[in-house]
Amino acid sequence: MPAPPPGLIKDGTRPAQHQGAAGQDLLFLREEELRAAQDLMFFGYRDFTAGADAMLEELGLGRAHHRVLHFVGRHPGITVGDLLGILGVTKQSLGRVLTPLVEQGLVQQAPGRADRRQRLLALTPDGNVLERRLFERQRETVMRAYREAGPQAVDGFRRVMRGLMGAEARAAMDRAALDRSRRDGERPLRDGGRPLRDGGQP
Amino acid sequence: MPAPPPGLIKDGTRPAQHQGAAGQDLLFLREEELRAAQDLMFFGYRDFTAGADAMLEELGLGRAHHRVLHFVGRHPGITVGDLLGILGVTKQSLGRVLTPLVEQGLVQQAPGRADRRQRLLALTPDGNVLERRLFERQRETVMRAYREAGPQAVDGFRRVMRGLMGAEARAAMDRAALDRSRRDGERPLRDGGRPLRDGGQP
DNA sequence: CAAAAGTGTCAAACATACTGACCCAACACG
DNA sequence: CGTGTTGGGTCAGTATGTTTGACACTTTTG
Repeated sequence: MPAPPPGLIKDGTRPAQHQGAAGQDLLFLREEELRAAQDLMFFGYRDFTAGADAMLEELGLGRAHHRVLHFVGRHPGITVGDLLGILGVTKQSLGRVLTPLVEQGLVQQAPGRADRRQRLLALTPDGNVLERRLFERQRETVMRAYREAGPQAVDGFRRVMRGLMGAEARAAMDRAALDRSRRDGERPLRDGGRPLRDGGQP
Repeated sequence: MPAPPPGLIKDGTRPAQHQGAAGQDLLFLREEELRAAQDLMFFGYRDFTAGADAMLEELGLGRAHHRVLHFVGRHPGITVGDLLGILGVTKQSLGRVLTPLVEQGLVQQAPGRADRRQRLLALTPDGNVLERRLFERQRETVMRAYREAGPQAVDGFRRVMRGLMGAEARAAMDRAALDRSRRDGERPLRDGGRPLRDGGQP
């Protein structure tokens, strides 16, 4: 039963859905295109995460742990509150995931020096190793897709995904990119690769 | 751990072999770009589904129900087995979602005419209404993103998403699109030559 | 007729999320 | 200095979506 030989679809009893090709520049907004977008998002996301998920399963971790590892790795020294905001979950939900990661020595907490109530989060060396392994698994997938599609398509992909994001998430990503570039930029060993480009929409 | 892949860079020290806006050929494979893709997928998918999720919550349904409504609506007359293949879940998982939908009169089952073991699935009129409401909510999101990005970016988005999908999913989507075009194209859609089951709708 | 296939269902479990309530420590400010 | 607020943690309970395993039923097929 796991072997999917899906011959998909059979009968049809479909109500009319798209009117004749009328508008040409609006053509790409036809219902079918938008429904296809739903399909793309579903399958794309599913397969995008599939590789890392499989790897995590062997370690007794889940996707939620991966998200924490990913964002903590990307924002070293992040506070718990900010992480909650990024992930969009409750404190309790995060606790259930974060506590085991700390106990397993994958994430470390350090009191903030300005505000000692804060527990600044960072990956431990072990955590870094694991996060990198997970990243490299997904990198294969993304790199293949990027290569096959070409740089121009990648730019389009990015634009559309940014458009799908709410204004909040978009602003957060921009802020993060800025922080990253500032942080990394102060170090001498950088070339001009920072602009991550993507000219930003109005 | 995988060996250091060719052409890919470690954190920090990257070969300064890319120039500005012109030489994007390899530029876009930098680690930061790939990590940014992870962010995009996470935030994009989250916000893409957020609207419909909120709507579903009021009805006591979840995202899983929406997926069933979506794919059943897109493949009227699909068999349970094929739906399992598309969703990539087990029979039991599907049952927990599908049964309530049938009980609430949103999805109807009809024995296959060729193979009477099958239960061909289709939306009821009520189901169709709900699915459409959900669709229209997401359509807002997608349409805005598509419009802001422009048709060319949309094409790129599609290419990349297809690349992220596994070969199986890609083939399934193609097959479905083919079926759809055959069905809707060759027959200027009327209510099928063979009554899938239940004849008339209000 | 027997085997295989398509579907349904029961039980038990897990991971991920949620709400509400409460606690502690540290900061902020009048 | 004391009080209120904030950052964080925790306990308990609930819901959803998923899994495996086992079994039953109907129908098709060799």
